[in-house]
Amino acid sequence: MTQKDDFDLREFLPYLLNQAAEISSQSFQRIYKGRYGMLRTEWRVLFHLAIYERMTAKDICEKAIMHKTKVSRAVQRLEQRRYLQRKPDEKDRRHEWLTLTSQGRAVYEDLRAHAQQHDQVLMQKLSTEEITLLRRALNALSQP
Amino acid sequence: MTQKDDFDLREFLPYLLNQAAEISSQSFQRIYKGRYGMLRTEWRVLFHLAIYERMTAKDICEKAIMHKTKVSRAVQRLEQRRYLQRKPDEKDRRHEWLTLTSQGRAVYEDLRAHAQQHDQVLMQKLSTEEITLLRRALNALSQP
DNA sequence: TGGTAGTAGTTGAAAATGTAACTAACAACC
DNA sequence: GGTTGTTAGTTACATTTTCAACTACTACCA
Repeated sequence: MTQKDDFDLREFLPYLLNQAAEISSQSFQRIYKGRYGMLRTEWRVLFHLAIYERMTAKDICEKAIMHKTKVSRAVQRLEQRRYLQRKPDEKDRRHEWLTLTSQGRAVYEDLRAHAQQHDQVLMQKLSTEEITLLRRALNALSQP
Repeated sequence: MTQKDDFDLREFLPYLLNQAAEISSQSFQRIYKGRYGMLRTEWRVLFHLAIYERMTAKDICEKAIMHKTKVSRAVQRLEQRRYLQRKPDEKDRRHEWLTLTSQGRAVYEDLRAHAQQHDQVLMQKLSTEEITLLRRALNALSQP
């Protein structure tokens, strides 16, 4: 006999992760949406480019776990606002290298400061050890 | 001087939570989508009803942190498939009580078994202590 | 060469979501 | 009782996302 009947979906990890992710993202979303009219997809592309400096759309897909059409459209919008630049690869012209413009970097710096504040508020709900452990656990779960 | 420059968005909690939530949800999504053609919203409404037995749409909005239009449409689709029943409240006819049909309950039982399996796979990436702590931390972060 | 297969990225139509306005029912106050 | 305000839930429309097909390019192999 298994303990099938003991399994309570309120403890289901994907569920708990989604709730926490949703709540913790919502208030920050208001910031980049309110200040720059950006969508979540755009914010994610922006900060990946800021962190990794130079990526192709495909790199972003993999790192950010986003579908390529989502990335493609986010890149278009960021380019329209002059937050990033495209440069085709000389050797293999299927690839396009993406980098932030100085304007894009400025937006990123502003949002990063807000993100840091936001993170501090979130972390107040936890102890230092819990935070360390949480980060480690989330990283482990993010390995597919 | 703040440590502004030390803040790395790769450590940003909403980001880590989203990555983990996304990855851990995706493979399970294939199950309810493949077996019953259900969307995430529908799955969430279904299992909330299974757990709490009898809820109004509003209750679901609050518990599942979903917008009321999302819930409204998920309920419609679940009703069409005869997975749930609506019954207006006698005293206050603005409320509708929702309950699963036996068919809906059967679907839930099937998916719950898969969820349990899925959860066990996820938990293999962590130690017992980590799991306990992770659950506690996620609950803490889910209090808005 | 040249033909097939594969990859990076884009596009268009369909599906899902978000926003705001709406209906129907109740409450409270005069 | 009638007016005003509030709440549960739905609907219409705009925006975003997904899915499948597409272009442009490269790789491999005969």
